[in-house]
Amino acid sequence: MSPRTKAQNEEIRLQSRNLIIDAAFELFAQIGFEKASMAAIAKEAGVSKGLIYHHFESKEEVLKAVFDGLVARTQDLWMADYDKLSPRQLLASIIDITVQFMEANPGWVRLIVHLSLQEDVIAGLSDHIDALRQGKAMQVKPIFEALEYEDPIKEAFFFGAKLDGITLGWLSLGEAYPIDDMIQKLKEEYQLNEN
Amino acid sequence: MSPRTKAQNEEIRLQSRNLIIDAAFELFAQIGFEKASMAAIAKEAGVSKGLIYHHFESKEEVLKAVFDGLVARTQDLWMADYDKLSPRQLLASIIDITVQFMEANPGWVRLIVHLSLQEDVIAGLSDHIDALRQGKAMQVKPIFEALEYEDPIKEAFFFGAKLDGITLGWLSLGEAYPIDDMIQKLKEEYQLNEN
Amino acid sequence: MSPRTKAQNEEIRLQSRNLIIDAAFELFAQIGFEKASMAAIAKEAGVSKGLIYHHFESKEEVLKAVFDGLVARTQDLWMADYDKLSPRQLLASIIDITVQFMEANPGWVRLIVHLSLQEDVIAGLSDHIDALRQGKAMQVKPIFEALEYEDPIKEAFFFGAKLDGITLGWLSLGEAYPIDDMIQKLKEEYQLNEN
Amino acid sequence: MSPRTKAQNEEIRLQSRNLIIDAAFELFAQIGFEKASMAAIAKEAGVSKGLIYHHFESKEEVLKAVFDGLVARTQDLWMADYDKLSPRQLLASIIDITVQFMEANPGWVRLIVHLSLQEDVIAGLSDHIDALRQGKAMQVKPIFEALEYEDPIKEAFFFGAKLDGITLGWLSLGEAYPIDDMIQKLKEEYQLNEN
DNA sequence: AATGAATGAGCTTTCATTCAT
DNA sequence: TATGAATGAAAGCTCATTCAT
Repeated sequence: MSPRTKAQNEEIRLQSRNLIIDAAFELFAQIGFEKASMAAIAKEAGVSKGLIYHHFESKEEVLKAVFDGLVARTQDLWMADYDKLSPRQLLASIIDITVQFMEANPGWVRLIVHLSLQEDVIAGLSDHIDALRQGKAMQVKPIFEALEYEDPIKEAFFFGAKLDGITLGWLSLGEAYPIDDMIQKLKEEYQLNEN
Repeated sequence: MSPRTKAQNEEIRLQSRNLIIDAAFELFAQIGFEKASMAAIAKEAGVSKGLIYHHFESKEEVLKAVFDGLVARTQDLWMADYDKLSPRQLLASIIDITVQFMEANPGWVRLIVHLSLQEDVIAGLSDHIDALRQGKAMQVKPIFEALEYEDPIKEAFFFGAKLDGITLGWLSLGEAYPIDDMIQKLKEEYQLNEN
Repeated sequence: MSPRTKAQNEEIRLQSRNLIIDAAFELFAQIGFEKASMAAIAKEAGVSKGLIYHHFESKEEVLKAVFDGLVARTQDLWMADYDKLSPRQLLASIIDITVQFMEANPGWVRLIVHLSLQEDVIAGLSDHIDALRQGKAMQVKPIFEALEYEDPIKEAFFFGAKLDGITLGWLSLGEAYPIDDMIQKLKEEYQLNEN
Repeated sequence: MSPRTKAQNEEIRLQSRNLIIDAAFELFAQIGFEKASMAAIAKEAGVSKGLIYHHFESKEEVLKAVFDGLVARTQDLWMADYDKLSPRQLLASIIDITVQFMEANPGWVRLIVHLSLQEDVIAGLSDHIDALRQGKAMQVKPIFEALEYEDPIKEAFFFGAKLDGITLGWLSLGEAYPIDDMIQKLKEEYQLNEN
């Protein structure tokens, strides 16, 4: 009876929504949230400016959607085989996954760093970012507990700092950064070399 | 015709130039490059918009000038008592200075990280940023050479990564970040504790 | 092919048309023509935006239709017991109906005044407004003729001016306007007090 | 010393400010506040859109400035020879001035009516409008007191309503409105005919 | 007859930059 | 050297209207 079925509409809607989110992600990651204009996003997505506002109330909402989408995609990765591994294997795995993820999604990492640096982070997004950080910390702390470090929380922070520092270096220098050497050194520090 | 000597003119010129650079530094650090308008900079500096364009060709040039000024100022800091200290004391001093600078100029550090992450960094600025990074690396490498590390360059990178990671954490979490603990751990790793 | 009779279709058509007109009336009166968006009208009417364009060529046409509907509805009101009343009773009744209508539809009266003041009134709408005015004048003139006023047309205009002035005052001041006193004075002037 | 003297700048500033206010007045009066776009105002004024924001913070501020300017220009008119006239002469004079003013500034009158009808009158403007109304009322009431009307306030309202109604009629119908006849009838009602 | 996704022109506003003085 | 009035391109956003289904 209806001219297009609800499902059809939903399908179409989702399609263009994703078009927009993908384009926005690309631009946010490349040139940052502020410099990425709605016009540019629309052009990149191949849709009209108006359509973006059909899907999202504002530019900020687009950012949140981009964020949510990526977090969802990411989460699978990390939850992998949590309990089949020894603590040291787990830690090594976290490092490896981080590097793989970073190399596969430099834009995404760039975006997160970019956003977490904003003092007045887009209202309602700081929660998202905090959750992300929290998640990572919560995963690492038990490992250092298992390894019987004196102060597992501190160690988790320190471990995070090292990994973040390496990430930052790689993001800035790109190919010129001796990423492999850094990872190896990091693993040595925690005696994670595979043997 | 001209009641002012060349030198006086130059003096005045330099004065207002510095006024502008200081104001721009303040604003860039506080609210970021994009959000700091030329009008706001002019107001903060107490000069006219036009005058800024007498001194600088564009907003980007202002940023570069701010950058250069900062690099210069920073280098003084670091170069201070280069040869009066032992390598370990030097390393400790670098850490301390970094932390002090970061705590005194969080906005500025934020801005540098932010800029160094942009893929198409403002044309001509990547050189400035690279110079900054280079400067730091060049300073650290000899220390590890003096300390007879196996691969001083690698170690310099790794040390930089740790320091950057800590910086990043503090920038993101602010007060909640256990900065003192991190610094202590870092110093421990390089056996820099004052005794 | 068509399981619906022509009449049924017409019925349905008329139904949704009225739904739209009612919703538009409500919104135009509440927030004005310019501020009432087609999307809002559609939502208020519980139909799709597209359907509005099946019934009306443009937003202006909706306004005209609303107008016509209102004129029709109004005329019924006024024409009611035209010949059962004495001229004075009729005049009193006109005043009362005007006040009632105004109090019941302040937004609408506001809109009419607003529209009749636009110099380049929406193309084709001036006719509708003139018709409304004309209707009122045509009804009042015979009364003053029956009351044997020297110049019934002038008197009709003057009577209209008084009623309009009172309306305007009430629209502007709202509750603060001594509407009852004004009406009483008006009736006194034409010796319409019920006794 | 300064490239342009302060006075020169003030002069220039005032000039373009007035250009803008005049253009805005024209458009607001002709097509109303909502429909008059900043682009149209800029074009009418022969300046850039940007310049308007150099002078006013927003479209609403332009409206307020238009309003203030007109109120100022108007006030002289009314304050004329307040105490040299008898109450009846004063009342006649008020009528005459109103008509003259209305015929000379139809746009202005249209604008005031338009604005006083807006339910959610631009924030901060309702005070202006109320002041205007109040001013007029305060001038008329003492006249009816002097003429020993039973309820001077009521009579002032009623008188105002009649004058407003006539104004409204003339604004709507223009040339077709028997304005002279209406004025004559009004004067008759208050026995103001010059003899 | 009916839907709602999609468009594009136009809205108010901002801001780096120019220019007459 | 210095000013600040002025510009114009582009920003985020709204909305009447179109169109495939």
